[in-house]
Amino acid sequence: MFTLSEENYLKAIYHLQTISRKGISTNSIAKKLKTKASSVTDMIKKLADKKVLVYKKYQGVTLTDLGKQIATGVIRKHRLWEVFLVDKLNFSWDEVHDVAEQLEHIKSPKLINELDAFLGFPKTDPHGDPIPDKDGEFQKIEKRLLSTLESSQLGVCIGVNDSSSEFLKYLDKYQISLGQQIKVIFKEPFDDSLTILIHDKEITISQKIANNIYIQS
Amino acid sequence: MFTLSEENYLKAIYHLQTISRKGISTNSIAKKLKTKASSVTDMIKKLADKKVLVYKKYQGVTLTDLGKQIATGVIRKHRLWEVFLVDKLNFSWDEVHDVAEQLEHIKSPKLINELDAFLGFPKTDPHGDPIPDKDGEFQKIEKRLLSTLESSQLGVCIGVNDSSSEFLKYLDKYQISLGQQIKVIFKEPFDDSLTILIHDKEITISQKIANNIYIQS
DNA sequence: TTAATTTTTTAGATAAGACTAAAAATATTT
DNA sequence: AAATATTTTTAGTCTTATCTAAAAAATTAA
Repeated sequence: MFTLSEENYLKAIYHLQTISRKGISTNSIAKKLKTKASSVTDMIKKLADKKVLVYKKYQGVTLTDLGKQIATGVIRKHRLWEVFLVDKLNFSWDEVHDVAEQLEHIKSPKLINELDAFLGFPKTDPHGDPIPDKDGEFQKIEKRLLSTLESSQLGVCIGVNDSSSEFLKYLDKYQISLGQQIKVIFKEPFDDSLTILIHDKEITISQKIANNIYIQS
Repeated sequence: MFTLSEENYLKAIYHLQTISRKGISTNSIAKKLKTKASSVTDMIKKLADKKVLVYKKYQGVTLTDLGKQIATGVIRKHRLWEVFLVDKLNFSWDEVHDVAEQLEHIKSPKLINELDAFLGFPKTDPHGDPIPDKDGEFQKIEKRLLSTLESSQLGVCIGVNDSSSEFLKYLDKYQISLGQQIKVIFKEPFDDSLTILIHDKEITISQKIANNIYIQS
């Protein structure tokens, strides 16, 4: 059995691995978890003892299959609870994260599988992220960043790269939501800002915004 | 803010207070929480510092209004989650306790109030125990033990005194559930066992069983 | 009302998880 | 390649919540 803290480390390492696929450094884990490198060293030693990751001094860590399984289990729970909060309890997509961070650590296989069924086996969470199935398998979704579109190209918003409350509130303000069609009217070469057409209105967004919106085109 | 452990102490003390209404002894808390008296002494000192209970050495403890409020808040969450598990996720009443013990510590006022609304503001949990409202107010329910009925008297099962899985499975076996009408056919004077009529069948139950079933008559 | 028993508290230890400060190893410059 | 900088690890400390063993207080019995 894994503690809340151990689960959070595994989740963080899993996320880092999906980006870099190299050995994950102590410092990057510390940054992600807002803790100190020395604390990370302590914890990864413990996790290595538990066979969920491979650790060699000064070489960073790599999750084992068991480690990945536990991480995806936590992610599955997190995302299913997010769907529950939005679909059933009137949460908006910028309110779910902190509560889901707590709920993801509840231990009960029956609970999570029944919840999955109750929600109709959703494939993605409210931010467009895929929900792993019982066996930890993800549905692979074709996606690209809005910032990669050129003038006059079309796309549909299918996810966000940043799930912070600030960013999601920004999107709400401009009525940018999942499933929304977006057309790039003009891409400014100087700063790569985009003028886009959404809900029949033209708005201009910075490259930073466009870098945090995933679209399918 | 209170830790998981602190909340469990407050809940335990609250339950003990509803039974005895005297100062709650260190030992009784230790027994209820399956811990040691010395651990309890440590914790109640901390809780006294936090103004949730009044403690005088060797005199036991009494919850303050703040302490009661926190305890009923946890109980409210526990019981609402139990309703959720049974009504929405196909749990049976003997399966809910352990999961609800975890869920009761999730911190989010919005979550619990939305859950309450989603469930239709239930007044009792699956074992017939009343659910405190937002302000910690209980609905007072008239109830007596089945063991207090005499021959040929009628009652409706409205709750159980023991929520252990073993006891609830026993009740399931004999199809004794909330709302069920029970008629006492005969009370054996020697051991106070009862022969009762339920679902048009006669069964005999021991006094111990009858002492754990609440009825309204 | 002493003596024996039980309950409660204190003192000191342990484990998990975090921290700071300093040492060791690795990476980067010049 | 040596010097500097960065990263990682180690060593030691802290807090929370627990424990055991022993001391102190309260209760019960003789």
